[in-house]
Amino acid sequence: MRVTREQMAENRRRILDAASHLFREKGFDAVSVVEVMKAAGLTHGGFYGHFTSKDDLIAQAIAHVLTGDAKGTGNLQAFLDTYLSPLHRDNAAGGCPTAGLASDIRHQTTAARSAMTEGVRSQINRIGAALPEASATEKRRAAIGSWAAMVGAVIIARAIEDEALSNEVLDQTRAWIDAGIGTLNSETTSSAEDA
Amino acid sequence: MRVTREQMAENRRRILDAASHLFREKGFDAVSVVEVMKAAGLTHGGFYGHFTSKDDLIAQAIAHVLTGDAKGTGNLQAFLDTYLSPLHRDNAAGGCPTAGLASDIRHQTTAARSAMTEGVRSQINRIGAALPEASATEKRRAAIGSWAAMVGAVIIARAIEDEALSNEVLDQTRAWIDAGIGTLNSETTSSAEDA
DNA sequence: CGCCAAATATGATGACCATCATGAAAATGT
DNA sequence: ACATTTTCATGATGGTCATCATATTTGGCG
Repeated sequence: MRVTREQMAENRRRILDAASHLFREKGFDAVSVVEVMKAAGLTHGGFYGHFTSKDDLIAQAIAHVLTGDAKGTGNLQAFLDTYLSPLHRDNAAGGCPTAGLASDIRHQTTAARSAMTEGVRSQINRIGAALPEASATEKRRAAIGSWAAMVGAVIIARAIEDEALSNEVLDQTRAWIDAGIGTLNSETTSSAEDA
Repeated sequence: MRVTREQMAENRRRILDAASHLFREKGFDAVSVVEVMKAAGLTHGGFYGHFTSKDDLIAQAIAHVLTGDAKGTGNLQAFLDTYLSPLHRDNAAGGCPTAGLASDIRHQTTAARSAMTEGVRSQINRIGAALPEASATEKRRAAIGSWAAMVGAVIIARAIEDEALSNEVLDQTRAWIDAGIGTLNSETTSSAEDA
């Protein structure tokens, strides 16, 4: 049963969407091709018409999420609020792909790893751009340090059972980042040691 | 072929060691029972004499690593040096179980998750104890924030392809944590807002 | 010293999965 | 309108894995 050119494009988009959600929720290995296709409203047959392999799907799904959401990082405070929230912790399927997939990606193909590398690179830049005034050196340090703390906090918060501790990890990390960013435009605003 | 009581105990230890290393290196799903047993120098047959299931092995392996290494967190600077080093990044099999397994553990049994929860709790306490003088509130914040950044940095550094960027993530996170800890005993040493 | 239960080995079993093969329908271009 | 080609569905196939069944060896106790 052939479908419209547009229908096919939409099917492909559906598959990538379903895959990216399922991967973030359950990990690459735990999601089968059949499962992805079913979630996309199709059967497994057409899969290899769209992708050459599951590895290919993985790589393209990552690129799809990373290019898809140009997550509003304009307002840093709002971004931190959202990112370090219980809502984000409990919604891995729709959440940050780095927090959801970074560990898993270590064992994937080069194509998948490259896509993730670009995602990390641009995310660091986005955060750096949203930071208050400071030297380029300090901005980069703050961007990377904060981003690492955000990703780590969400991963840890998702891993543990104790909800109080989980919430505390999110809240304290938020406070820790705020404190670190707070020192940027107060003290050393003029330490011009650009690299 | 029966073996000595001690031999059996050692075999069990061997299985847990092999499992913990393989799990950290490849993830829970990617490691088969046969693979673990072979790495322990045994065949798959005796497995279910030691553990009731693979899930049971996972839970016990986590507990085994977490109780096993009382990682010297005495000297905080040395600990940070080691943790945020390329050596640690490239040695997931022998490295921090939180950084290696935290993501994967989200989909495991309650027993496994509980073991990890305890590990996180005590690690936060260990770091807090190694921190310079400050109020209890500030110490806890710094411990959690730093720990999140450490775990996140190692996970991100392991995920990406670009080695220069990977190294930079480790280095900048180290610097960011140092800066944050540096403000502890300098400015607000006396902000007594204990919770 | 011999019996027996405990460890481990060898060898199924049933399920799941990635991938391939083939068929049917219908969109597209002429 | 028709032939062609494309897309998706149904249906294998071969491999891997967790788990179970059975055999074999031998430590440990009486």
